[in-house]
Amino acid sequence: MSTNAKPYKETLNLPVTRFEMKANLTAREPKIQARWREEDLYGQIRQARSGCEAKVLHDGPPYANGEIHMGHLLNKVLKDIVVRSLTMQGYDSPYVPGWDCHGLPIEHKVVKDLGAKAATMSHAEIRALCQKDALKWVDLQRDQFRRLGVSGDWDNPYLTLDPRYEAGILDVLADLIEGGYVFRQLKPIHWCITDRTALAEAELEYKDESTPSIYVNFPMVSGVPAEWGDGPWHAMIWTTTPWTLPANVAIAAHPDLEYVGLRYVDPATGATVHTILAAALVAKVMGLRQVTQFEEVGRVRGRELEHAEYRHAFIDRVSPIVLAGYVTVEDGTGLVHTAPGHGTEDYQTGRTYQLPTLSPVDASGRYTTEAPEHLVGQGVFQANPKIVAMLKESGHLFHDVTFVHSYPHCWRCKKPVIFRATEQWFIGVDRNDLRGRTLKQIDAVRWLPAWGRARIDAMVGGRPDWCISRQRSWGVPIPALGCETCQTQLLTAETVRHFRDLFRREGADAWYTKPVDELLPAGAVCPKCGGTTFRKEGDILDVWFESGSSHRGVLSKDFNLGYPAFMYLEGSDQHRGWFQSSILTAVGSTGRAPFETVLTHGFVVDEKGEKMSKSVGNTISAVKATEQYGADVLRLYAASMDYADDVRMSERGIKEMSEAYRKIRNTFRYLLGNLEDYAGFDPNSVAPETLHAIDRWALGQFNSVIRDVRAAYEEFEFYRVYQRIYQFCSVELSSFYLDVLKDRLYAESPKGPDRRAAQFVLARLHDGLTRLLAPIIPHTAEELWELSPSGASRPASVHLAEFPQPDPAFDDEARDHVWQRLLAVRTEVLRELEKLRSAKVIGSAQEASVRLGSDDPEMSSLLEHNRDLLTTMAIVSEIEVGGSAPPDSARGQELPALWVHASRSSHAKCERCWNLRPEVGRSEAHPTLCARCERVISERNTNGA
RNA sequence: CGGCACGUAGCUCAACGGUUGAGAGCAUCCGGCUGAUAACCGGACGACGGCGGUUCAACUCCUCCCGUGCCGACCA
Repeated sequence: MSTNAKPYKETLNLPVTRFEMKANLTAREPKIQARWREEDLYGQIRQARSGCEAKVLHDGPPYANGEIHMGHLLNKVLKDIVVRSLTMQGYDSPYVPGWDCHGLPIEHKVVKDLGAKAATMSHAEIRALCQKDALKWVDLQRDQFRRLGVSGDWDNPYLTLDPRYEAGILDVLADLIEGGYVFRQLKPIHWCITDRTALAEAELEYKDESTPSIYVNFPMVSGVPAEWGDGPWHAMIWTTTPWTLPANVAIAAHPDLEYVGLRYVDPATGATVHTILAAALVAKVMGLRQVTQFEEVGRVRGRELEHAEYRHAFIDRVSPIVLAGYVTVEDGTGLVHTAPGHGTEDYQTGRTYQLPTLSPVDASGRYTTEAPEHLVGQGVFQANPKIVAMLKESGHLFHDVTFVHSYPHCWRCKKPVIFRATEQWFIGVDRNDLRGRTLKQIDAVRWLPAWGRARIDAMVGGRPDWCISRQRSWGVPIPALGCETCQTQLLTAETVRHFRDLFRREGADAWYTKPVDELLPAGAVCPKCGGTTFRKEGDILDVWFESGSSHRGVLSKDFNLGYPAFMYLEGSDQHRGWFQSSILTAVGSTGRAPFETVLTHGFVVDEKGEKMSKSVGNTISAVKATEQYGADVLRLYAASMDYADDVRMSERGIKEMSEAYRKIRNTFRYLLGNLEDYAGFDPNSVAPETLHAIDRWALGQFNSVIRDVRAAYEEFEFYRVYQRIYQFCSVELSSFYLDVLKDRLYAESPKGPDRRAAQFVLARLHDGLTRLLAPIIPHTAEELWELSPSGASRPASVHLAEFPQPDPAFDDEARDHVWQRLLAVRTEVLRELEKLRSAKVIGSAQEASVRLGSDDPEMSSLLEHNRDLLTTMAIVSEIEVGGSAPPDSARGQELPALWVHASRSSHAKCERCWNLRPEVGRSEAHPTLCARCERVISERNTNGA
């Protein structure tokens, strides 16, 4: 016999597995994904679940622009976990991803890149470039989403530029027109008078501009407190855009501000003037012209001035004083000149008070005939000084200076822009009680978290009519026909459906490429004047209307996913965005919400909880992070946090998650390492009674894990899935059960009942945990599935399988109660072993011998009945129970009734299993072995192993 | 400025309004093992954003403040 080796070591069943400790996800994941594609796993899943109850998560389309970022990652991973977990619960849960392809950002970029050339190009040509750009990003983002392991019908996504989808949009529009919701109305928009075009917010460049700043007294007609005396009274307004005064139809005051009736002597004319302005601004305003003689006549709150009337300074028109919350005393007089045709807030106030929206300015910025006669035909900026002069002449002007402030300019021609009211298309939120009916539907939807309901409720409850027209190129045209005779716009359900069918056949480009005669529906006649000559109007639809119509094109029509959807899942910003545009168009066209459940998540923020932004430099690239750490690590990271609130992500966090991933991976490596020779083994051949008590306990614990995890998935609380599984792996398994099992797995006969019993548990854990983790770490789960020792009857992919079910045979509440006590005893024992270790008396627990006892009869009995079990649980060589407590024994910290005495065992160490046993040395054949090991060795020899 | 949320150890999660000690896991530090080894085991350290209030009792309810996020308003 050779002496240089450890001959007995070779007789142990040490772990062996192909499952590598090093995950190398970066290389492994793409291979797994490639195979999924080759085998059309998504198609297989569809087939396997066909006929099952459907639960469809409808994808909100991300904007096709730029690389995906952490926000996309969070959103798509959460969706994927929902879809995969629904699938594993046995539902049919198809996932059709989509992209929002139209819209300003793409058009803006394309036009900007074209430079001056853009002006020479047709709509159709520009649209072609936009389409190319959008599709480029769709391809890129698709690859990036796929790399995250998101499962779905990536070869057939829905694109808002798809003719079928465009047809769906018009289908919804036609329904809404039929329902009487759609109308035209004036609305102020940014307008460049040089380029004669509408401008979006993104096309404005703010820079300093000198404008007149004038203080004007408008004569009051009524509503001045009688005790202030005769006056005549005025209201003093301030404006930096005198040219908008012709459109003045109100003066706004703040309801809570104090206003004074002021009598002052004009230093230039010596005249006594009575005027009203904010109390807080009297000194400042009077100081502008060094007015020294002024006195307060009386005071009122703004709200008391509501409905008081004044006469326009140079137009024969009486208008009211109104209230508005945005009035401040930072500048001006606290009384705001209000021209709904020339400002957004003024417009809103105008809606509230039903004021007319005047806009006596044409596309070139010249006054129209609606303006006072002497202004007609003049450019608005040129008119500024004339109006000032006129006010001065008539004595209405109090003061006039030049004011420099930030003012919007056209991004193209760099000239100052104006606000100009133009006819726009609207959806009337209060027509046919759309608002009320939507609120009812909101109430019937399940909002997660629950506060989402109140949030969207308030938004819908308070929102104005929805302006759905835009003066752009890159979108779906509103197929309105303008009557050349009377200028009426022809847009009916019938005409829109005509164009719906056309767009479906040829795409929306047809609107731009075909002459109007070819587009015209047969027999189109102007309903007003009977005219038959039309022109194409140029507006497109708001992109929110497009994406908000996805319930038609994607759920109801071509993708046939079923209406309504089970779930919409987006960031909480979509309460105002997609959730709202979807439910409004859906209620307007179908009468009900397009979703049953709306799940929202917070935003990805940095380590400190602050938002990620490129300028701050605290962003993390989702693409790079995936390349570096692997999709499963990032998926686990996303799943580990409570997404109801904002989600903090950092480089360090990802690193920590890699460690957690490794721990899970190592747990599986241990399981598989001890299952290598279990492959093909029939678990049914394990007689249940051969399971040890600790095995039954472990499976009972696992039952509880299965129940908790299934419940967490059903409630979409994935962080609970992660926490539960991770802590089970760490606490119950790694540091206890798996540690305890080593002796049995390594040292017992390979095929003996004791080892087989342990392997049965390990196999069950492996199978169950793999399934439970599959929605979160699909790649790793698939890798584990392939190495599974389970029989041939299981599906080829874990993603075709279902979640495990708990086995009630292993539930035993009374036992779990006893085990809690036993584990507490174990903790006390371990504490004593630690003392021996610090004192260098022992190294491993196996070198220890322990005596336990208690004065408490119940505890005493517990110890006596479970002596062997406790020995196993503590992995010590020997436990003795009873007798009197030695003087140097310790009292339990958690269990004061318990005393523990630990010492170094006096027995010799078995060379094979390292336990210290009294019988070691007694055998002649194997003097260095314990009895158990000698038995195992002889069995091996008998079996010819 | 307004609406809606959130704020427990360095990190991620716990804790029916109530047992003197607010639990875990990870990270960190210390130690053990060397037959899960770029592993494994044990121990220690460590927190309720702040001031008030309600209550016999508050992490848990309320006011305010501070911080953070989303949405909106704003620049006449």
